[in-house]
Amino acid sequence: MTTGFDTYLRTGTNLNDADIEQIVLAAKPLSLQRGEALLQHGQICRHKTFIVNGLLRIYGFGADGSEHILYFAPENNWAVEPESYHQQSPSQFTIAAVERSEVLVWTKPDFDRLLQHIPELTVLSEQLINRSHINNRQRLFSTLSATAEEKYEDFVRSFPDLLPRLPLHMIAAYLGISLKTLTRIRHAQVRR
Amino acid sequence: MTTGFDTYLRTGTNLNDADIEQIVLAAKPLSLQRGEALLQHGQICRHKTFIVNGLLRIYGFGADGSEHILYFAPENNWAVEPESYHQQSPSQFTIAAVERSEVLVWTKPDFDRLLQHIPELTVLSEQLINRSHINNRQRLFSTLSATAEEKYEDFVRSFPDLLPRLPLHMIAAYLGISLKTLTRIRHAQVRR
DNA sequence: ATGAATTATGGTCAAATGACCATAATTTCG
DNA sequence: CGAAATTATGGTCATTTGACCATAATTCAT
Repeated sequence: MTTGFDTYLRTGTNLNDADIEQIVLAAKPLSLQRGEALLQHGQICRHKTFIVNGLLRIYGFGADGSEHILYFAPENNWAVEPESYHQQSPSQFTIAAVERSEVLVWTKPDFDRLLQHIPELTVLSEQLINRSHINNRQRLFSTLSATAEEKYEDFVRSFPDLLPRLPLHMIAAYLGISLKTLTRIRHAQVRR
Repeated sequence: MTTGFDTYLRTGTNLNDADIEQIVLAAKPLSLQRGEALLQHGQICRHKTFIVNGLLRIYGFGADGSEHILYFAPENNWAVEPESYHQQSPSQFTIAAVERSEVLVWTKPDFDRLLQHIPELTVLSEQLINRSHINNRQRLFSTLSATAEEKYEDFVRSFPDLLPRLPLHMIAAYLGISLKTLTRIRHAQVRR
C-alpha cells in the first residue's frame, strides 16, 4: 500500500526503520480522481503531500483566467504550496490531480511534530527545498532565455516519462506558450 | 564601515552581540567597480556575499549570447549562486556590480564554521532560502502568465527604488522582453 | 570640463505568436 | 461497448515582438 513511500524513504535518506514507521503512521492515505483538487486556490494549504502514484500539478490563474502550471509532481515526489503552507495563508495556486492518484498527506501540526522528533527528516526537508530552489532558478532562466522550441526540447529531454502522460495544452501551460505554438513546433519537428 | 551589516543583523535576527562580532570578524570587505564581476560564469562560487551598499546582478547567457538577469541584489541583501556554492561546481551564472559596490564576503569554510557555532545564523539562512524560494515561484508565475506590460508594471510596483538605478536594457533582460518592447510600453504609458 | 561611452528612443520590416474557429481523432467512464 | 468529453491539429488573420539601424540624450571617468 504505502510501499512506494517506504522504499522512497529507505533508499533516499538515512532514516531508520523506527523513524520511518512513525512517519508512515502519521500519514493519511487519500485517493484523487482525475481533475480532483487537493488544494483550491484561495484555501490554506494545511497538508504536506507525498505522491505514491499518479500525477499532480500545481497551477494558477492569470489575470485573464488562463491557467499556468508551476510544477508537475509525479509519483515519489512531494507537493505543497510553500508560501501558503509555511505561513498558513490563502494559496494563490491550486493543486490537482492530472491522473487518478494515490497520495499520503500529513497535517502541518503532525508533520512539525515529526520534524522535532526526527532530525533526519529535517535534513530531508532541507534537501528538498534546496533542490526545488535550484530547479526553479533553472526553470526561470530557461523561461527568460530560451525560444519556445528550445523550451519544448528541454522539457522533452528533462521529463521524457511525463510526456505521454500529459495533454499538450498542459505542457503549453507549463512552458508559457500557447497550444497553437506548441502544435506548430511539433509539426515542424516531425517534418525534419 | 560595516555598520550597515551590523544593523541588518541586529534588527533582522535574534543574534546576540558576541555572535554578530564573530560573524563580522570572519568577513572580508571588498570594493567592486561598476561592471566588475564577483563571480564569473564557469567559476566556482566560493563565497557568500552581503551587499553593504551598491547593487549587484546575477545573470546568465542564452544560447545566442544574450544576457538574462535572474536577480538584482541591492544593499542589505545577500548574493550567492546557490547551486555552485552548495555543490562547489562551476557556475552557470555571473555575479557582477551594476553600481560601484561595497560588499562583505565569507569563504564557504568560514561560513560553514559560523553556521555550526551559531544556530541562530542557521535560522537566518533558512529564512533567506525560504524567501528566495517563494520569490522565485512568484517570479516564475509572473513570467509565465503576465503580458510584457504587466511584467513591467509589476516591476515598477515591486522595486520602485531600483528603477532609477538601472538602465532599461537590464530591466528588459530581467523581465524577459526586448529593449524595444520595453521602450514601447513606456512610450504608451506616457501618452495615457 | 570634456571626450568617450553608454543609454534611450524611434523607424521599418519580418517573424513569431496568439485568438478564434472548425474538425477529426482519441480517450474516458458509466 | 458506446456516448460524451477531451484532445490534437490546422486555417486564417490580427497583434505582438524582435532584429537591425540610426540618432539624440545622458552619463561616466579622468
